Amino acid sequence: MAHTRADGSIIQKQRPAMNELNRGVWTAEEDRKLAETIGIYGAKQWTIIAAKAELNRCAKSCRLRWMNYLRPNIKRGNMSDQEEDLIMRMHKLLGNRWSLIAARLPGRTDNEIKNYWNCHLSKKKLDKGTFNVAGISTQEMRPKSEQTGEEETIIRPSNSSSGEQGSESVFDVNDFFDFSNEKPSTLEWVTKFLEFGSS
DNA sequence: AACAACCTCAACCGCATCAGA
DNA sequence: GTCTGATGCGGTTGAGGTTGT
Repeated sequence: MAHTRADGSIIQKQRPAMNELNRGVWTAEEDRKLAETIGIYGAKQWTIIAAKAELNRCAKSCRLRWMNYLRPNIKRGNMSDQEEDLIMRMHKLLGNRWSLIAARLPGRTDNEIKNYWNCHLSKKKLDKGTFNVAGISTQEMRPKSEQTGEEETIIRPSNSSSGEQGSESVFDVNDFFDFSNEKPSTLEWVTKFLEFGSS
């Protein structure tokens, strides 16, 4: 959607002007300038990028635009059943840690996943009895401790797929839940989470 | 056709954390 | 150890699109 008219022109969001910074929807020209500047300075020093790009946008705004829209390999469009399944599983494990979840969905942004969750999956989750992603029900997704009273947290590998007929969902728990590349603070958090879940 | 209600998603805001001085 | 600016994250907003009445 992108708040774009049929002729391709961008509709500017009406927001109160503050500090004379540009706000609202990015124009194609702004995108081009930003991408150009990032090409020179790299996607890291956002205050420098914001200044050099001469967009009159704050560093945070530039970063967000890059991360959620301009970055290469951004995947757009519908979530596959497998992606949806993975989001559900990751959310079950991590909660609203969107950036962590996004890190395991190549091409998807934390913002997109967050929006997707709020629009689709949270509703499905609320719809208790009927929610079923890739062949698992909400009941099955619960930790074993909740199902049986035993004190153990288990993330079940998917054993079926609802999207592509006949194709099994190859969900490697060890792969997707491999946090070895995370920052120490994140790793520590995950470890504590898992310890808490199993105690 | 007109209007209302709901949906979607880009973008903003505030806070937490990190890193360097 | 403290301060400060930069960066990252999650929650929320709001405008356009879509669907229902």
